[in-house]
This record gives sequence, C-alpha cells and structure tokens, in this order.
Amino acid sequence: MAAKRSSAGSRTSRRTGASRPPAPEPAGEPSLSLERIVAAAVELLDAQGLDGLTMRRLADRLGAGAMSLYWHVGSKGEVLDLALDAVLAYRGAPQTGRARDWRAEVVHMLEDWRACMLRHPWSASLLPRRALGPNILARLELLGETLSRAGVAEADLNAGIWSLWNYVMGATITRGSFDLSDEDRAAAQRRLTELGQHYPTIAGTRLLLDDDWDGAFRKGLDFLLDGIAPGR
Amino acid sequence: MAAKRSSAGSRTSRRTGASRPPAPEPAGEPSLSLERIVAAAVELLDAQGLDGLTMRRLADRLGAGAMSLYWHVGSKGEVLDLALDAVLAYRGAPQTGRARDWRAEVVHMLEDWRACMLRHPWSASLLPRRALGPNILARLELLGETLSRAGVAEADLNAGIWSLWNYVMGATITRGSFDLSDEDRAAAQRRLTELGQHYPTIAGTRLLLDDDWDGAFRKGLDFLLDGIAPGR
DNA sequence: ACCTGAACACCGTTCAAGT
DNA sequence: ACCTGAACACCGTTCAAGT
Repeated sequence: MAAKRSSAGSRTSRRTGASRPPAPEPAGEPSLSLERIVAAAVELLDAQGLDGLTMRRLADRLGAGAMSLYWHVGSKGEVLDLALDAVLAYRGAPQTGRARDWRAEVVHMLEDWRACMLRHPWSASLLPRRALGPNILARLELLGETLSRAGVAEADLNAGIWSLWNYVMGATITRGSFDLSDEDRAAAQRRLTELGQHYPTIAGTRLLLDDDWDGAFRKGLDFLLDGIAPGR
Repeated sequence: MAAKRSSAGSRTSRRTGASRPPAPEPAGEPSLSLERIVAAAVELLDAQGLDGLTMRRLADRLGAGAMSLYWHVGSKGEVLDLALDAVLAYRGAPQTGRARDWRAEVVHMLEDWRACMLRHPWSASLLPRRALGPNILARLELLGETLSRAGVAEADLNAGIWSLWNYVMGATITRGSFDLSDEDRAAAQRRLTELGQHYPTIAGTRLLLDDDWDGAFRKGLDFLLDGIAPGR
C-alpha cells in the first residue's frame, strides 16, 4: 500500500497517454519527463564525470531550455540522488536450484555492487554523501539478512554490515580514482623507488603498481568475512 | 640527498631574511607565502567545507588580490593537495619502554588517521582522489612494515595494506558524511520502520540509528585484522 | 500545466600590466 | 620578484513571463 511513495511517478508527462493516441515517438523531442531527465543525467555523468553534469548541459542534451528542468526537479542535488539510485538496482543472485552458500551470496552481491559503481565511476564517491535510496536499502537488508542467517550474533550484525559497506566503498572509491591516472601512479611508484630508503617495504612490494584490483578486492573481502564469521 | 624535492620550500617569501632586519611581524599583513596560503586554506576548509574553499575567498582571507595566489601556486588543485598533506602527518605511537604489539601499533595508527580526517571533515573524501603525499606514503610504509613483522606472507602484504586502507577510507568518508545530517538519518530510519515489511532485518537492528561510530570502527577493524593475520 | 530568457551572484583562470 | 584588475567563459538558481 505504501508502495509508490517516491516522487518518481507523480509528475511525469502524461501527454502521450490520455487525450492523444499514443503517437509512437513522434521523431521530435518527446518533451521532458523525470525519467528522461534521469536517463540523460546518467548518460552525461558517464560521459563527462561529476563536474560534467551541469543543469545547462543537461537541458541542452534534452533539447530544452536550461530552466525547464526545474519544473520537474527541485535542485541539481535531486538529479544526483535520482541518478545514483537508478544505477544501483540489484537483480539478485542467479537462481541455481540448490540453496546458496551464505558466503557466495554476500560475495556475489558485493562484487555486483562494486561492478555497478565502477561502470558509473561518478557514483562511488557520491554515494556516501547522499541519502540512501530504496535500492541501497535493499542491498543493506540483504546483507543483514544473509549474515544473520549465517549465524552472526545479533550484537555484531550492525558492525558486520557497516564494515562490509566501509570496505566496499573504500575499495571502489579508491579504484575509481586511481583509474583516472595510471600515469600519476607510475610516477608515484617511480618517486617511491627513488626514495627507497624512506619507504623500503612498500617500494619492495611495488604497492602502487599492483594492477590486480579485482583479485585484491576479493582477497580483502575474504579477510573481512573470515573475521566476521570465523570458521564457517 | 633527494630530500627537498617537493615545491614547498622553493618559492616562499625570503623578504624577511636577506636585505631587511627580520622585522618581527610588522602588524600589517605579512605578505603571501606558500605556508600562509596552505594554513589559510586549511582554516577555510575547516570552517566552510570543500565548497567553501574559493580562490577569491582564500585570497580575501589573506588580504590579497584574488590573482596573487597564482604566483605561489599553479592551480586550486595544488592548494588542495598541500592542505591535505599538511593535515595527515603522523607523530607515531607513544613510546612505551617495551616493544609494542604489532596489532596495537596498527590500531593506533589507523585510529589516529581516522581522527585526523574527522578533525578536518573535507579531507577524507578528498584523499582518494588526489596524489599520495609523503605523509600518506609514510603511513602506508608503517602499515606494510608492521604487517610484515607480524608474519603476513609477502604475497598477502599488498592485499592486507589495501584492505586496511579501503576500510579506513570507507569508514571515515561515511562517518563524515552522515555526520552532517543527523536529521536525515533519523528520517531515513523512520521511513525504514514504516516500510518494516520491506526491510525487516535492518529495521530491527536499527542500523541507521546506531550511534557508536568509534566502537563500530574498532569492531570492524578487529574483524579485518583477525582475517589478515589469523590466530595472532 | 509546462516551458522560457534575462538576470543575479557567483566560479577558476588567462592576460597584460603595474611596482 | 611579486602582486594586481579587468575580462572570459562559465556556474546554480530566482523571478517574472510566456503559452
């Protein structure tokens, strides 16, 4: 009953529905709607990054005047909230016939979460700064439910959920940022090697040149899960 | 020999040194210098946040014209880099007479790291996006050295370091962001309770109202350290 | 109900000068 | 060597109108 609480459906264009026959995409600009705005925002963010999203540019891309957006949306922040939630829906683990390992379930969901954010590199750094939309809450719920089923004590449940959140956020934000500057990373490692006497350990392990991001993510996640539910 | 490679000392005002007697702070504005600029930037960031730092406002606060900064600094990004590094120096653990537990060493350094960033709430979200300065590298080196001493296998060392980095970054960025909006958090939890049938687990554990940030940080860190160096 | 242009109060940075 | 103001090409958002 409390299903359609979000604003997503309330103001969208009904023009094509009621008085006219549902003219099949009349070739011209199909006029504004929340859905179109959010979709265009995601495209623009993917193409140009966080700084690339500008109300003027967004309107341009939609063939509208800059101020037309403000009828559908309260502020630029709202556009960001909606774009973020749009990008984080979870389809769930693939259904094998058999009941799934709790650990496989958690790993699958978190790797998918990370993958979603890396596909939209602006999203990771944005997520901790904005309100938690329904898609994010659903992921947290799945996490809590699965850990609980795995036997994590009630008193440890919140700490377990947040530690996984923290790990995934930190890993993805870092990965997304460093990705932009392979050049800088190599330069940093070069400087680090020059200064070998100051940083012998991490110069030796070539910390800044380690390229196996996916493997390192999985490995750290295993460390953490080992600690959260030891011996399972 | 490669010690003073950073730009920090190269262009600073020598006015008070050579031709004049070292006039003891002549009451007027002491003119610009990299040090003064960085110090003012940190103050401004602390007071107004990331969006509050503006080249014009920064110059204003220093009693200079807006463009004067650009003689000392290449861009706004450079100001951010320097402010960030200035804020992350590590004094090391307090020296007790006895050799320190490796685990206590790691926990101390990471809790201090987190505390530094929370004292300057703009810093956490900035750190993963910018180059790694010497203070940050020194912390990573300490981490690697300590884990290695604790017996973590060479092959696991980078993964161990990065997983701790990820955890600390995620935790601190999240903490710093949520701090700004207790109101929103309460509202989110209220909505979450209303929608109890959709999110029964995290509604039950009151995930969004959990206020013991320090305790949760420590608990998650213990999970992770248990996984990185099991049984020590 | 939906969209618009002009205007306001800002940005970071380039440039040609000043001292 | 150090600092400056004017100017350029932008921002998000308010407002008073248009249809």
